[in-house]
Amino acid sequence: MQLPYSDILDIAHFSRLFDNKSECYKLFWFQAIARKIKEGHTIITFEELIDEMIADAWYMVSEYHLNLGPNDALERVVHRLGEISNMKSCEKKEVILDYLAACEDKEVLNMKRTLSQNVPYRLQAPFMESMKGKEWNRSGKNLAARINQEERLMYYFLQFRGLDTRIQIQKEWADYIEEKYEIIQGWVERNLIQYLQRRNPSVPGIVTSSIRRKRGIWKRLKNTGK
DNA sequence: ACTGAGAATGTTCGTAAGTT
DNA sequence: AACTTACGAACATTCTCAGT
Repeated sequence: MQLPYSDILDIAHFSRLFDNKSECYKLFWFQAIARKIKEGHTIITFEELIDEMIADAWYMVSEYHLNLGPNDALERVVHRLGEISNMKSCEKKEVILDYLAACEDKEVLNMKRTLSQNVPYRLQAPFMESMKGKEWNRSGKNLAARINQEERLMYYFLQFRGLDTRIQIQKEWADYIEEKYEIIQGWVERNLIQYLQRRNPSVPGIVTSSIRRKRGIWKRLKNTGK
């Protein structure tokens, strides 16, 4: 899919954002960022984003039993939540978010931390051609410092404090993403659908669904009988 | 051209070490 | 003691290239 052109932003690299992934974190992570931008935020904590990711994953895992990845922490958090809470599989999103924000469960917190360990840094790897392979095998703090030196990235790290770490979206990117939100959202979704289809070959019709809004995907999935 | 084995690259997680 | 951070092994995916 062709992403909208911009003469100030590095769209060539941006379009390769999801080239490499073994789990689905990147997709959810970016989707969460885009949504926050749409809501007008440009400074966001890890925790807010991760809560969004979990809420998004909630429906897919608990209601449709999709497999999100070979060893996916997102999937595990959802299962854990299912055990300790009595939220329904179709629970309202705000309820899930509230629950997550207040949740003190050790395991959940642990998994949240696991989720924050890699994706936040590696998402921007396509922009940083100078960093190869093993160079990514460093600590978060180290990486954050390294990434902050790079130019023309989508976001930078403000402070480094576990889940409270904040990122700041660059204004140009925020504008771009907000303005083209629908297109970008569709692009992310397409990637996500492709990924899910590959992971769940036995569930028919994820790819063939051309519906753009998420609710549409859920509906379609339901109709195909899973 | 097509296939598949093996190599190369990239991603995530668990454990151990370090801090407060 | 509890929480953070560092490190590298394990696993997944993609690439390469010989052999057909």
